[in-house]
Amino acid sequence: MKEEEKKSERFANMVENIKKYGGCPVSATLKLIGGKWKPLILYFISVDVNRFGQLQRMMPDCSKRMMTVQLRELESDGLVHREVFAQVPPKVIYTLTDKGESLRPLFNMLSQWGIEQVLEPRRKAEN
Amino acid sequence: MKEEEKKSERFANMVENIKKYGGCPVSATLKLIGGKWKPLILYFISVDVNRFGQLQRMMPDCSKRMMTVQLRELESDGLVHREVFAQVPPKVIYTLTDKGESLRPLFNMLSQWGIEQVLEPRRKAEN
DNA sequence: CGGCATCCCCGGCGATACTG
DNA sequence: CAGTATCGCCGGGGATGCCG
Repeated sequence: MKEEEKKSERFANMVENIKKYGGCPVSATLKLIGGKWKPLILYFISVDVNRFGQLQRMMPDCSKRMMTVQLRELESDGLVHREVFAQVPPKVIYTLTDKGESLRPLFNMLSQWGIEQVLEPRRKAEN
Repeated sequence: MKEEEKKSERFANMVENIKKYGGCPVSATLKLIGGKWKPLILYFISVDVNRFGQLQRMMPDCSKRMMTVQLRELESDGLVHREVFAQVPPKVIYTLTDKGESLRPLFNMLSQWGIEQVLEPRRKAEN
């Protein structure tokens, strides 16, 4: 294999993809999942913590306002489905769409890399 | 396989990891690569566009200031190595560290997901 | 219960000019 | 060539209060 071919395999060939699809595909992905609380929200919904109040209790540092904003963004980006039950008191449940579910392998990889390259080294350094 | 086991496999079990390592591993990863220009900078360095001026020409919308800031962050996070040649005019080359190189499979996955789930659907919708 | 409206502050980021 | 320095905007996000 030539050297240039090896280089081009180091990362996906983004320049080509940017021309073809009109944007950086990595940034496009990060824009959807990179919100301050989105990883945790997506995680909790994926394990059936699917009520607004439940999510709040799991993430006490995320204000109601931010929870709403992030959930709305996830919804309009098609990662999360919001179902409203017309009753008193109100009831809303959140679930992952197929698009949201398709993030699973990505999240597992992001999680593993974060543990190995960021969190675990940091913990060792503190001891 | 029980239903609970399936649920816990949908995403990595973050709650457990957060307790164990003191932070959300996914957010920890996104914090390092999520900067506005970082995906493109990392990509270009990975294909040996390794001079400051070269990077600027590849990304004309990224100001010199932002280029500097992002490169310094990548360096202090251990993803990029900065080598200065003491000569006039100055010469600096940037390369990926092993930690930076280890992002490759992650970037390929992020890129593929972005194309399939974000950019390609968007292009189709415009036609 | 599950939001929305408002106020306010801080930090990210752009523009511009200067430098070893 | 490869940066720094300074100014200034504006938008993300916190705090608080109100609502169906």
